[in-house]
Amino acid sequence: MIRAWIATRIVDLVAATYDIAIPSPAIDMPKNPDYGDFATNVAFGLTKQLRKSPMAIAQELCDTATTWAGGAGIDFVPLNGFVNLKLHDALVWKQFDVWSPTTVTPVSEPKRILLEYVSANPTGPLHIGHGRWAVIGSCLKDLLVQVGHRVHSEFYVNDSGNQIALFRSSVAAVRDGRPIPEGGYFGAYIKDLIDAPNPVEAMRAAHESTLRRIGVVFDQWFSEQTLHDRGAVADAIGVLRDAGTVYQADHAQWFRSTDFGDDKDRVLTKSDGAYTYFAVDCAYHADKMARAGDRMINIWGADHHGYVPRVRAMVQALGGVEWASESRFKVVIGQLVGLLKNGEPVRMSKRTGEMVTLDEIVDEIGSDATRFFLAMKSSDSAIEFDIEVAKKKSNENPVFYVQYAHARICAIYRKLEIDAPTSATHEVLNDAERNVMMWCLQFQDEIHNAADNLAPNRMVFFLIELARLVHAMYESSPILKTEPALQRQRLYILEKARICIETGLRLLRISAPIAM
RNA sequence: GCGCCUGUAGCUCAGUUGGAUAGAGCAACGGACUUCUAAUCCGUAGGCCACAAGUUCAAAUCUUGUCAGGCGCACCA
Repeated sequence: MIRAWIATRIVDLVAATYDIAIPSPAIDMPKNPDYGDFATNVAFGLTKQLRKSPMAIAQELCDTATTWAGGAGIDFVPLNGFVNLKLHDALVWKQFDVWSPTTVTPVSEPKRILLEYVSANPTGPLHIGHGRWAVIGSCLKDLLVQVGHRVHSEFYVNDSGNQIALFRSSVAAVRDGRPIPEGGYFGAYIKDLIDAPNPVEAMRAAHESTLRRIGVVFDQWFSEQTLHDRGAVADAIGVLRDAGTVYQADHAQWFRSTDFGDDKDRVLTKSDGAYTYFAVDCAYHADKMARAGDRMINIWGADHHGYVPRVRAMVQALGGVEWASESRFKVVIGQLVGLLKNGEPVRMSKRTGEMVTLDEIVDEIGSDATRFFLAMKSSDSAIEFDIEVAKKKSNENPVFYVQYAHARICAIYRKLEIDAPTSATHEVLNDAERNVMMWCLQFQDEIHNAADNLAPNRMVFFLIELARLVHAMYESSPILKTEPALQRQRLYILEKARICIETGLRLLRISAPIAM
């Protein structure tokens, strides 16, 4: 938590200088290395209160710092109203020595979180889009657990309803040599299911094994059918009715979701007496709220984002206003994935079966590259997954770049035939060594950053940058031909960096090979 | 028409929640293997952050509007 530590120094410095208390300030890492290791803009925020220019305040803060015990080991330099901080090498060492890449300070308020993702209908194989939610969801689970939350991961199986009936009759038709019913499933995979005692369960099991191939394992597979079996849908509608949010119209039963910000009311029971998908979803979310504890997170594709307001409305009506906030109920909308094969976009349709399955992609490029590509993009940008690029074992493919940094460090141990040192004397640091150390010290901040923002892609970029610094150090700072003390120092730094890469990759469920 | 997301180097994307001269990879160009793995490194070049107003000491970042693209607006799931 190097940033938090610096922020505390700044708060103390302001107190020592002006005898006033301020909230924890933002700590930046300047892009320009001349400005030092860290920078803060506190002076700008104090101008009104102190009636001084930011330049004067920054100057006064830095003047105080020169004689201030709390500033030992740090150079404070004012520039343009910023306070720039440069850590002495001794202080960098001190921080680095106590830093453990595998230790994370837990959040102050750990939450119990129910994370639902993928939840694909068991009417066809998973494709790259499902793969994206699978990867993002599993990374999020690990990140949230890593910072101290308790996370229950769940796949909702829509094993009931019209689509399932159509799917079953499509399988039966193929088996019996009859024409596939209108609106049914025409995919080639259907014929692989004709001998299955239960095609729906067979498809679900296929999902499970596909996901396992990319390291995704769910705590629970929640069957929609079980909601019907125990009358949970009627119960949920009963709760809504008791809350006065249900009415009859046009021979149907409606939920007045407009009371909760939706733009139109929603049907619960159709005029033919059947429940809508939404009604069943009410039961599901009621069940989830009962189990969730503190927070529910759903990950959905952008093609369902229009569904969000009615679900937020329903969650509120069933669970109370305390479930209205995003801190209790969050829907992560992931933008869609386009697939490029041989430079051509592949149009996918489950109905016609024209598709490239996730299994086929994993067959071609492996789990590591698949996961890395899907994890590195922000979930709210639409992406194109280019199979040819992902396949390349070259610098076009950053997963190998990061893994190679790890493998290269391991190669040194093999060559030297020694174990990694767990301590070192502190020789003079060159820039490359120092850069690796400073970047490593932010690892914990970055885990929190990625977890808090539900953004695994930040971890990916942290690792790419760390790999870059490690490669640069590897090139510039030889080890084998170096005198023993310096050799030990370099190995010690690289070993911690290696564990950092390994830990970061593990959070993404990507392997850290010892040789490539 | 309404709603959500996106628009940053030729391409793919970052941008630490409002900070200083906007970054990286690929592609291009020029260098570095008798050396711990060249799946690497070093350097050069590349920009009206879609456009326009506004907010303030400060905007790629926040507000509003415009334009362009993706997705969605069911008694389907």
